[in-house]
Amino acid sequence: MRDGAEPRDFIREIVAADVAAGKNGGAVVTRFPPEPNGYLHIGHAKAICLDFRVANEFGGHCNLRFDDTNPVKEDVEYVDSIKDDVRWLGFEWDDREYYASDYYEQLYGFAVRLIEKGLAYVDSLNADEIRAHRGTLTEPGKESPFRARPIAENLDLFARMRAGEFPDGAHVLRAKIDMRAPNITMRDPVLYRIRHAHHHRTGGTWCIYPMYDFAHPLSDAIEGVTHSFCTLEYVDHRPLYDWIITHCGTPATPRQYEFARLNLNYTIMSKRKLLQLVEQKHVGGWDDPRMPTISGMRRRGYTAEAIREFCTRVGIAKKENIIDIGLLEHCVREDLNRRAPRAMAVLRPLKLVLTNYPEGHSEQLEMVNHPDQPDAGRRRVPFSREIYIERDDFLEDPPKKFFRLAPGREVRLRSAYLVTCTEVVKNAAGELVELRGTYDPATRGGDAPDGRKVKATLHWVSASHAVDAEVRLYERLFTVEDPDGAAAKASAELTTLLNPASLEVVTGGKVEPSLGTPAAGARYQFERLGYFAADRDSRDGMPVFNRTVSLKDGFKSGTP
RNA sequence: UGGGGCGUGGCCAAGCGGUAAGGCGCCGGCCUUUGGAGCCGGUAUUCGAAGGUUCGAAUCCUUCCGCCCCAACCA
Repeated sequence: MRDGAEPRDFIREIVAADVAAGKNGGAVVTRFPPEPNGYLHIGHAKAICLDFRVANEFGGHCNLRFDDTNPVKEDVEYVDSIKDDVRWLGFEWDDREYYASDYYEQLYGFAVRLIEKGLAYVDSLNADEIRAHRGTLTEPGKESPFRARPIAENLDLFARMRAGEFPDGAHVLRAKIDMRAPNITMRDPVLYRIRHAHHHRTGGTWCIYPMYDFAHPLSDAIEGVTHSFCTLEYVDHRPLYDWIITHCGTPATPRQYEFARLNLNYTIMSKRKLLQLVEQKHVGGWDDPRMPTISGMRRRGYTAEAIREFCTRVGIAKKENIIDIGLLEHCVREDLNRRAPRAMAVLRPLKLVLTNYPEGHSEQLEMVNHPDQPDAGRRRVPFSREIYIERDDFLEDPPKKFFRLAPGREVRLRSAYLVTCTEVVKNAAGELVELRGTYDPATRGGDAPDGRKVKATLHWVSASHAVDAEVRLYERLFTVEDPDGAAAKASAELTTLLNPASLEVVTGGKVEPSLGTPAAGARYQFERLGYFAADRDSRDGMPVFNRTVSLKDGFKSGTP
């Protein structure tokens, strides 16, 4: 299924029904509301696809709104990266780039209105006391002694909170709802807290900041959002969302709907924990190719199309899920197979000397850039007497199912010649040093005129023409399927479950000359190995490639 | 022990009272100058469990079981 052929999920059914019923005048406005406190990950991609595509499918639009209500955790670095990532994923928000912080003045006004209606009060209990009064899961909470504060006093105190007369934590503004509510979210939730902190956009103009539960529904209303999608952990907050909308008397009445967040096995999706990996240098940064971040995947060579396709295949539902990372990799292979030009690269070179090939001679062989797409064209690749083949493609004493090169065996060098291994050269220690063999001049291009067949086709690169390359091989970041769960169960540090083999740097790689100075981010299929993307660390004379994903390998080594 | 959400094959996921879509994975076969790709075929007598309603239930009712979320002045 390609982009555009969207499946019907419960969210789209709701929206379709609303549109059919003429709700909101038939308009559909959504929003993607990231908090700029970290980089976007694949879980956000699912939300982004939902938000933008639903709006698109119903002729509406999606706003990009930064939920920047907590200055101590947020930073412009994050808003920049978020914009880059959303754009890279292929979505546009035109001029609808909004910030909750742009609404601070309006939000303040709504808070005052709530106080005037006797629906909010300034509480002077400290954080510990508020927690103690909140009750527990099974016991109701107790009302704060400040709950009955007169409206005029609340108004005065709230104004002075804003004016900066009090230190952090001295007071807080709370909604007056129900301390006995079984839904803890409704037990007089905090609406505003004092934070003498620098905000990345408003600087020092404010020292009180609205809480998510207050700012979010109102921001939605201010923007005319009709359908506000969020993840399941906010289900309990929906009554509060509706309470805020109702009592603040906003003209628009956005509605919140919740879906299950995306989880992937062998990785984690918590921004807090990803930040920890970055800060403790367990990875190279937010865009380390092993990270489940959009920027990490981009650097690794994943395409936006593949990620979007993955998001549609994963679906939208309310069931908790842990998606197999294999599905993501499948989507990446599927897209790259179509678009990546083929190239020759040998990761662990083993020299093969063709003794009957004229010394000092070389020739240019034609190769197709893509076996299924003639339009991709052809290129010329040098061939000579000494070539490198993959170390893994030779076995002196091969098992039954191994049909690559072995002593006395003939195989094909892709688009070149049929060659036969005639001699195994070892050093004093008995280690394999190089191979000698012969080629059949009549098989130029790879086909034998007499019609004889070979079982294997190997990739290769001419030794004297090869370019050295560094190749970075990636494996899953964690050793266990559910790192969070496993760490909690064993009460161990999450970092103890990191896969020590998640990054292997191969420095002795040899690639064909055309790969000498690849364009930044250029993606190739290294034949028989996998898909690789040129990394920004590439230098002149030493290109660096990230293995995006390996090819599926039909040969199962070891016992079946 | 309170409130809420959810339980369909290994992982996702359709299904909305008429007799279990699809994808990934897996297993066969074909084809192949990538053990890639592609192409064919197979893979739940059963929908967390037990009762009930009905000619007929994954779909309706009842009870039970299991998993997840909530007690930040985080989002």
